[in-house]
Amino acid sequence: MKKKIINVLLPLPFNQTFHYLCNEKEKIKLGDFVLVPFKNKKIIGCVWENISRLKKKLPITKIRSIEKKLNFSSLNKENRDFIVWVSNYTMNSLGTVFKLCLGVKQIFNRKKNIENIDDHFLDLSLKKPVLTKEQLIAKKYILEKFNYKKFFTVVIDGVAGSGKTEVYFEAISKCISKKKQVLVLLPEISMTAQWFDRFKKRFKTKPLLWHSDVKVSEKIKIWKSIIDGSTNVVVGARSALFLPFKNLGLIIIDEEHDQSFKQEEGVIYNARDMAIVRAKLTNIPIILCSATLSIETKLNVLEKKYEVVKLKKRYGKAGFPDVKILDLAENPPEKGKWLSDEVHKELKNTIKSGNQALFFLNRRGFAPYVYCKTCNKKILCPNCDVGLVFHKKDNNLICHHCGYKILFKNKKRICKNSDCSFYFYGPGVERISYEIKDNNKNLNVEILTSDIMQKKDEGKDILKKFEEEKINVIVGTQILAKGHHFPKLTLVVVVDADFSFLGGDLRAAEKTFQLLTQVSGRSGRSTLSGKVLIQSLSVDNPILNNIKKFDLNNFFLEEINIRKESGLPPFKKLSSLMVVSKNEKKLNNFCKKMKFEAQQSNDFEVLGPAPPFISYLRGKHRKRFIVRCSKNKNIQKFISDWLKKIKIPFDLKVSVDIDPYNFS
DNA sequence: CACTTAACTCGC
DNA sequence: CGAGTTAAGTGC
Repeated sequence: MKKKIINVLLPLPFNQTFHYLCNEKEKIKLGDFVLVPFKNKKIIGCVWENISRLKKKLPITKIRSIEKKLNFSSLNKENRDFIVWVSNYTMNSLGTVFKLCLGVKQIFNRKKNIENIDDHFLDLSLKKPVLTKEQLIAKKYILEKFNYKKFFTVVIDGVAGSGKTEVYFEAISKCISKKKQVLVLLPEISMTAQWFDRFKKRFKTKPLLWHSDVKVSEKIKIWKSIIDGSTNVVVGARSALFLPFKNLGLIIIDEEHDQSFKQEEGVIYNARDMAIVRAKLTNIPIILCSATLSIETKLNVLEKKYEVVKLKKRYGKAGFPDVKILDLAENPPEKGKWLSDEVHKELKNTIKSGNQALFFLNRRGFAPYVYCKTCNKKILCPNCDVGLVFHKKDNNLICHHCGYKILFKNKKRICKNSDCSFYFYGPGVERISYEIKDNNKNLNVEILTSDIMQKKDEGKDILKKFEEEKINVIVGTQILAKGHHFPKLTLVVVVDADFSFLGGDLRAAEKTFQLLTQVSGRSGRSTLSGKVLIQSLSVDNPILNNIKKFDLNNFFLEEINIRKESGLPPFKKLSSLMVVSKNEKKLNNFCKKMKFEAQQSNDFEVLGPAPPFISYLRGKHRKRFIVRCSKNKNIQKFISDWLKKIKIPFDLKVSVDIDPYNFS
């Protein structure tokens, strides 16, 4: 039988396609999925444009035949274009990005046929909710654009509790009625219970959920329904952006400022930014929303690159909370305590009047530092150069970076001798909860952190109990800063608003501001007005003043000036190259060589190599370069030209982060 | 000299 | 990426 050659992209880290033979008469087109033999395995691939870069001509005898064409829909042009774009932008191989699009490697499951997903069709006939005047204006503005513009970016800039969600639900409704698919990205998928309830109330059905904890079998079902177009709404974490939608009509990024949209491992990307690209390539609208817009987005709004609708009023009668800053330097708590008298006093008042309180501290565990008194040194993680954190509940010392864990019992294994004695320094959420309980014996205090949220129902239970007022006080990390509505919550305490800008995270100010504003926004969301107490050692910090006044604009202006003057994004382009190796000597030598080869110029600066904040992580040494150039320069081209000149040894890895968030 | 471990290649 | 091949290290 006559055969023809096709080019297939495989979900492996190659920037090339592979040739395969198939029957001449087989109808096969670009984007079709095929099962192909590769080495001694059969893997899934996608029929692609020929982009092989053959060194020598491949002998025809080496080309094998495809196993078969798979029976689900093909990957359309828009999806393929998106893969190519992301691959070029992030400097990862096409195959690696294609893998993201497959979602799970078991997509082709030979054993069983995939059942269809349960009904999840949205009921659009439900009576529409009553919207406020502001919401109606916003809705009208957005929906009218739907009619005459295809790609556009619109920002819903609304204070906490102003009803942004309801506005974009109307956009979803409209999009669904046109038989198009909608993708909603949320930052912290474990925290979406309340979001889900609202969705269910509006559309009478659950949206399909996509994130790392969804079962593989479920993922396969969802994936197939997405590619054949039978799904209408998918809600997911950042990875959902790469799903192969057949006819995507709208993308929504909720909490667009959230840093967890940034993927920091593997293919390093910012899901918010890539979503805008995806919308552009697909020629569809995209909605970004937040109560505390990111600097980049805000600037794009000012420069009229994005449309904007504003929601300034909070729901019901709730006013803004009364924010008070407490100077810990002036009125320090007694030694070993972390809460000031005023906090304790305010807590008592809150409880007395039958209300609830939330304590915010971004430190998990009991104490962030453990010292050995005997040897006078900090206890470090054996795999990383960071201190171990004491967790009292399970009596462990834990590394928050690599997960290393050791029972706080066998002292000889923690420090040199078995008679070493230790002390704990600094507060963590556990320690704060003890301090609250010690002062208020019969209060019900619970802790909520990301590690608790990860356990099946524990986190949900705590949130539910807090809502039902079975818990008086909740102490937690940033997981609390997101989309919740607790009617009886009237007191929010920020335990430690101190700013260590030394860490090298250039967005630390922005992050802190957003976090504190979000936490502050928790207080007094219903008819009760709330109080926010912020404890700080640096009360003269301008960020605090802007928070106190809820002055987003002023904060923005100050921050934008700093960025501009220091040549930082979004005014300049940055990229970080992290070089990683087990062998420190090899790493250093390689970095020297790299620096030598760097073609610095007026257009491109190469900073480094410098040790990152954590220079030893998970048993590997690290060094970092930073490349900086002006906005209109092609940073990817510069980096790839640079890297082409050096061959990277196999035991050394260079990972490129375009638009890095993290310099620490 | 066999046998484990680390170094490196290559796949249509 | 990861199975498979080769070179280097170790034990007796």
